[in-house]
Amino acid sequence: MQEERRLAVLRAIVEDYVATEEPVGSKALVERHGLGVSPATVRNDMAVLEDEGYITQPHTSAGRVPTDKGYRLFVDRLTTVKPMSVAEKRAVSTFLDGAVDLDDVVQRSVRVLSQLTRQVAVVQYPTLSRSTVRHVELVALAPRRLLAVLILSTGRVEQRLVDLEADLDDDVLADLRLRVNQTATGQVIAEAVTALRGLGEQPPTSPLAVYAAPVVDALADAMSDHRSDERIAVGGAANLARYGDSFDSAVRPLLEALEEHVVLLKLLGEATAGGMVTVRIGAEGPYEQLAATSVVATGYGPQDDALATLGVVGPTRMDYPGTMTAVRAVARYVSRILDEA
Amino acid sequence: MQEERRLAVLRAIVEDYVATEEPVGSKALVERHGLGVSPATVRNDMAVLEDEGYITQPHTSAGRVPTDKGYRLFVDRLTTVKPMSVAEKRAVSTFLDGAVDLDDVVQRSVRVLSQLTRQVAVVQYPTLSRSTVRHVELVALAPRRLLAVLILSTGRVEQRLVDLEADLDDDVLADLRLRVNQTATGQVIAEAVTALRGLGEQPPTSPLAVYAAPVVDALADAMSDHRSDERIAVGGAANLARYGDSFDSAVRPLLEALEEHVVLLKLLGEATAGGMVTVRIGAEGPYEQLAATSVVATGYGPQDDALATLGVVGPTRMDYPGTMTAVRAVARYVSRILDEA
DNA sequence: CATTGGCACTCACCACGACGGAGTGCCAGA
DNA sequence: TCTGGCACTCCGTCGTGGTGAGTGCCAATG
Repeated sequence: MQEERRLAVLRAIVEDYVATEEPVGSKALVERHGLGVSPATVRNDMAVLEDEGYITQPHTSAGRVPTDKGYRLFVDRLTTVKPMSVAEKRAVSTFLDGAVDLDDVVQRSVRVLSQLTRQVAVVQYPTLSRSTVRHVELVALAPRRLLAVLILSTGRVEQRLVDLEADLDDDVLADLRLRVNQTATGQVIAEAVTALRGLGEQPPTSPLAVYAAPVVDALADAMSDHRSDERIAVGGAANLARYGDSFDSAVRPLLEALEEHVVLLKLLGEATAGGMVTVRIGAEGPYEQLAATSVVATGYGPQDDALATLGVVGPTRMDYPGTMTAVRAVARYVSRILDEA
Repeated sequence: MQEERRLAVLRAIVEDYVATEEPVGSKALVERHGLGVSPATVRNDMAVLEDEGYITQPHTSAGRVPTDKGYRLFVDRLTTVKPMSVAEKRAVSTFLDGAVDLDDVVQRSVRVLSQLTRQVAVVQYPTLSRSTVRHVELVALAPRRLLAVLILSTGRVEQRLVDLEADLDDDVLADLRLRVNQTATGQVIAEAVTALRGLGEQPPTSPLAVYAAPVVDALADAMSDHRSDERIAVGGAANLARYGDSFDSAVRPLLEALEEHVVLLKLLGEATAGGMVTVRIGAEGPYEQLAATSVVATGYGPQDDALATLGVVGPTRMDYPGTMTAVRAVARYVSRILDEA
């Protein structure tokens, strides 16, 4: 019974603190939220909550502030799902529907997500590893040079220049193109790579011998290029300006992290499929520097097959329910769009 | 004679202020720089400089600070070219040489430029308008759907999905591919578009009629897509953290501008070819919000043919000589790399 | 036994005033 | 034309005291 009220108090503290950005005291609490008890009672509860490590006071005789542990409890047990307004929903769908290609989808997602949450948004480009090969095109550019274009099921296009050791013959090229496509098209990346390796090893007598190897190498390179796994779009950095206080301690490391895409990827973490939103609060993450920032992320991809991750990075003091629904919603819309394409 | 010394004083003020970030007084000036005169003399000079609008004092009885006009004079007449250290040069070249494609070149340029200048770096992707068509590839994806891939001389690849109203015939497709390439390859974008338009208007009797129009439309769209003109890479935002003071007034609008690529493009301005570095100081720019920021930019591209612009955005109080040489150097290296590709 | 009102206490925050010091402008002399 | 001297101006800092929000504890109450 009292336990329940204590949780209500914690929730109220979190909500107030997130809204006002100021330590919240017992009196203000009972006034703003309609808990039907006196400030003194709340004070007792707060003392217990503090003992248990859910809240702290910045200094004696100040209000209370939630700790990471407090936010954690709040997110895990006290969050009520906050549906998006119709206007917001429409905004998301119309904005994302206007996208013309994969790049554009990602860009727009970042934008919409950062505006929705008024936070820094991060969207990882769909990873290669899970996608399949839609088509491979080989284009002769010069007698001894061709361009290999790799088109993936996600709509991503990778291209590589290939230098050859013998002049190109159109027929051989056509043959090679045909074989490569027969081998790779429809395959998942990983399988396509191994299948192509086989193709690359032609008997020296075959007319394909001089061409196959470099082309296969280039394609395999493009497929296993980890650089493209690390591609990320970031947006809404201007929202960092709202931090105001705690600039050096919070914004600087975050700005640095935003440039280090590797760090960002680690922050976003594993893609979690199926509408599950992951929340990492403050020091739970691997970077001390970012002890004051939280990450709200989820996986996305066609058929809820988590190809990549998108999310939001912000101060631990953030509107978790709102952010979580926004992240979930955008992930869902993007997934649907990838489905259609 | 005195005129000369006055300029020396101005230069000293600018250099000191840039270094220390604090208003500089007459005494400190004569101590740090070896002008062989007394503080009183310097004071007289400063009074004149102030009358002429080159410097101000933030308040009575404080040191002097350069005005925009002062920086302007400094940049135009007092700047001594500061050569880059060998180490820096090598760093730039080795770092940029590792790039594997156009995207990578741009990304790396941004990075190197921001690290070199410890400022926010902005690099515009090479514009379509000046580049030529290297090759067009048409790939059948489904009976009524094909992918048009446009390869440009800069190495950029644009692709468009094309939906058709009749099933594809391989021969016709080959024919179309041939014709399109005959028409467009080697042409400058603008000419290619008009030439293709002609190709699009086939007599209804021609077997090409059903296909040509949508394909030509897609290609023309890709070529004149202004979205790709606006592509920009930004890096080094973490350097904004060094602003420290004047946060709201300077950093916030700048962060916002960095997200608005249109604004950034306008800031970078016209591409200036041939090693000319443009400097726009504070309120000289079109945005009141950015009155405290300067832009140092230059054009780049193969054969000094300015395809696009790159530069640096920072506080008016910045190390202009150093920044200018860094910008010039990076532009030169990038141009060379584009030349080779 | 949980809840409540009362009460003394603790600090952060703010306004105020004093003061030191860096820097200036001006003037008379070299 | 330059220099040394001098009075003056303010900014920034530091201590000081008052105010108020908030707390912890305790005794009383239902």
